[in-house]
Amino acid sequence: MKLEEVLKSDAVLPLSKRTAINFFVTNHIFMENYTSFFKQYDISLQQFNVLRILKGQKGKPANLATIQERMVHKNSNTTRLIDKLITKDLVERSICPENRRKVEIVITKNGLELLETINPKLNALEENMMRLLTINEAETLNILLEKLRGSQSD
Amino acid sequence: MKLEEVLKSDAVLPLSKRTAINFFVTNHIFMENYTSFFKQYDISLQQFNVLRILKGQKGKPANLATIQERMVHKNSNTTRLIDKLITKDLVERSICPENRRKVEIVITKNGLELLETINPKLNALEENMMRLLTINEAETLNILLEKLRGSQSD
DNA sequence: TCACTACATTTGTATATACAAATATTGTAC
DNA sequence: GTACAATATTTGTATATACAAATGTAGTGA
Repeated sequence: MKLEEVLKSDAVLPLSKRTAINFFVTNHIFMENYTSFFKQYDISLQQFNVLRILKGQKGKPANLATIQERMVHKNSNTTRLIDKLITKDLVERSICPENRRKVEIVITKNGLELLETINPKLNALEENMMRLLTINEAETLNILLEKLRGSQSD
Repeated sequence: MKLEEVLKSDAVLPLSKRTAINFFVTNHIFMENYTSFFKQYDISLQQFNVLRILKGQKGKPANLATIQERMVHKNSNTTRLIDKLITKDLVERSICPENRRKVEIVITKNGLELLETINPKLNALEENMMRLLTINEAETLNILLEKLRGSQSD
């Protein structure tokens, strides 16, 4: 779908604005795909990301700062995000005995099993979202994205 | 910044997942840029978009359905979004006399002036966000984005 | 040990977003 | 003209997000 059709306007936009809008429209579609995908498992994309990070710890507990630093969307809300995962018995939280300012968060057996269930289907979803690009085009897109980010702070 | 640095992981990801994550990271940086830019004018990106759409009406009033259909991020919250713009005296709302189910929304003089103030600075922001791409690269990115969206529903 | 600073997390508040249900108005079939 | 469906918007609820302030803990110098 061309951008003009999305915006229902044939105004000529500066290239930079056109690129930005094209970007957000595409991102929004992806997000909707993710949101509806995760809904069937009763978790959010962010909650999934935390589980993925915890699994990457291979049993070693993680504290909040570690999790936040590895999340794509950093926010100060990790406490409440973890609260929700605890309610669902997907992670456990305890106070770090060496430094009681810290908390130690580990993924539960339930959490690991949920990841095992989700991961292959998520990969299929992502394959499908990208299916209209050839491998070369996808590689080019990645190069452009990293170039675009360049030295920009996040 | 390479994706591996962002994620602080050197795991090998499938190309489709790598592309998707690269996408969200970049999108998030852009959004932060927009959010902090609009904050100085005490409006949100979405509120700005509504003003932009109303200006495109060239005096003709728009109803909610029209505005929603032209917004990038469609949501059912346009009523409350308009409420905020009314509070700031940027738009006016009245009941459509021919069909009282509809509302008629027009941008005020204040709203138009705000757009005039914002637009050149917004263009500069967008130029800056895209500054690390050449014109050809930006064109390629647009082509890839539209190809990626293809026939996907939004 | 007392004050002070830094650290790690939690909480409060405002705003944003998505989805579903409710309300009000209009059009239509009988 | 009454019931019913369609249209347009509004409201309620749950969740998400961003930012700032508050809390509790640890380290440090006098």
